[in-house]
Amino acid sequence: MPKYQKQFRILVAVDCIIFGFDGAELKILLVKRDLEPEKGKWSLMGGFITERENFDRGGARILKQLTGLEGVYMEQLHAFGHPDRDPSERTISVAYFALIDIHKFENQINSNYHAEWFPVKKIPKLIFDHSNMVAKARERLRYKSAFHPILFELLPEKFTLPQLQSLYEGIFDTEFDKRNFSRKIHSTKLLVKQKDKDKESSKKGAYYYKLDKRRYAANLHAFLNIIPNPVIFNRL
Amino acid sequence: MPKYQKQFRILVAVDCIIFGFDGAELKILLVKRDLEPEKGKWSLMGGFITERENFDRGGARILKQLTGLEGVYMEQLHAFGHPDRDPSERTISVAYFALIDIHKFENQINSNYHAEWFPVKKIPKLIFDHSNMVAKARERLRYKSAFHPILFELLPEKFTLPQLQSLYEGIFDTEFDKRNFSRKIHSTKLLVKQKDKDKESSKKGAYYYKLDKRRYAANLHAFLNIIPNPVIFNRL
DNA sequence: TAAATAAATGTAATTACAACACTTATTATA
DNA sequence: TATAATAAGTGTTGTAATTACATTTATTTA
Repeated sequence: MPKYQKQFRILVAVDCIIFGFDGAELKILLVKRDLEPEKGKWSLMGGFITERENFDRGGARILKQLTGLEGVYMEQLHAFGHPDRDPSERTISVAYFALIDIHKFENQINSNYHAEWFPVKKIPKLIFDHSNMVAKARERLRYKSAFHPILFELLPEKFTLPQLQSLYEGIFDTEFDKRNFSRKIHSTKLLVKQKDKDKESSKKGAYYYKLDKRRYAANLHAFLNIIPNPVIFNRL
Repeated sequence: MPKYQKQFRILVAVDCIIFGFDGAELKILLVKRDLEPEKGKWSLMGGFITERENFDRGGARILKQLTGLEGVYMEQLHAFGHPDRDPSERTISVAYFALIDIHKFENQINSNYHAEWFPVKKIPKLIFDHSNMVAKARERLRYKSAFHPILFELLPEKFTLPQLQSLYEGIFDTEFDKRNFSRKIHSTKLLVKQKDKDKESSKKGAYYYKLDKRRYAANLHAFLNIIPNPVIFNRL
């Protein structure tokens, strides 16, 4: 088999923008970089692609290294290739974003990495072009979640409508009418009402819901219409 | 500056899915590959990234090499990285899709490449994973054009409503009611009616329109709603 | 001058959406 | 034990958007 002799070869990395939701705020999981250059600075979790690995697998491996989680919602975001993005040697990076249930992570955290959750509105200075990656991931999350039911991935198995609404409101940085919101959510028929209530955050308590997994799996690519029109228009 | 000594480096290519519309069908521009392996087979236009080039520039360079065109609508599609996608040596490819006015290309074609337009519904067998790339690009084009006014990029400066409609109909593989279509298009206020008509395709002749370039530039990211609801639901 | 062809155009019924306020369940406290 | 405080839950109405649908018009050719 012939070889491409004269071309030059480049380091290829995968970086992960890991989103979580703690009930109040959308957050991103960052690590303190453990190799030079920029050692000790805040960074996305990432790593070089290995010889027999495609991007999806690389992303999944890197996510698992840090969080211990598998089978997580992940999606390729964008390939970043500015020639000077890594000052020590040209490296391209294929960025992925992941949506995880923040509570699952807490049990499985890999303490080899110094990892910390940061609210998306208070992200520290990041190495290289990682801030661009985060900005692009937030944009994509808004765009995608405006049309597709993916935000459930950020919630625990049982969640309440007020929790769900506050997640949407956080991502779109606005407030929705709860009657309209509830009607729209129910019209998707994706939720199954439970018998028990969450009494943590109110005296009356809010009913828990679970995803109807069958319908959910069949509707991941379906179109929702949760976001009121003027909002969609201004924010996407 | 420290180096990442132990990692392995990979060839990085950019491939372009170049869409054109001849008035009747959506087409893709393919070339006969001029190097081994797979020399002489049909392929997307592509090339290796050079040392001081980012992906956007690489894509633009490759598009210009073949078509002579600059300032064309281009968008990063996806990074493809299966370890065996190129049998001779591991190569990753960042795919871009471009929308060009097929008539502009005809004047500027670079005859160093044996290039040919193929209807998207009759694409020949392609090298490597290029068929996947084409499939993904078609999907993205449907998705994006369902919400954003990008299909104008495929049309000449002056075009008629029937032409525009047939473009939409081709991409969504369905037929629209022309009264509703016309109303929706006009409601965007993106078109300026010309005084002359296209008499080629009918006796009565259809009025030409041009884009209102100002409004168009301001609305590239705006949301349209051209595609009737049941269609969107079934096709995206 | 009649026939053929495709363009252009308007209306009415239906549906989707947004705006809006009160009642209910529960707990804590007076 | 009655009352106040808190957040959850729920329905209706007006408006805007969307769809379905048929006839007239301009032009060319036979």
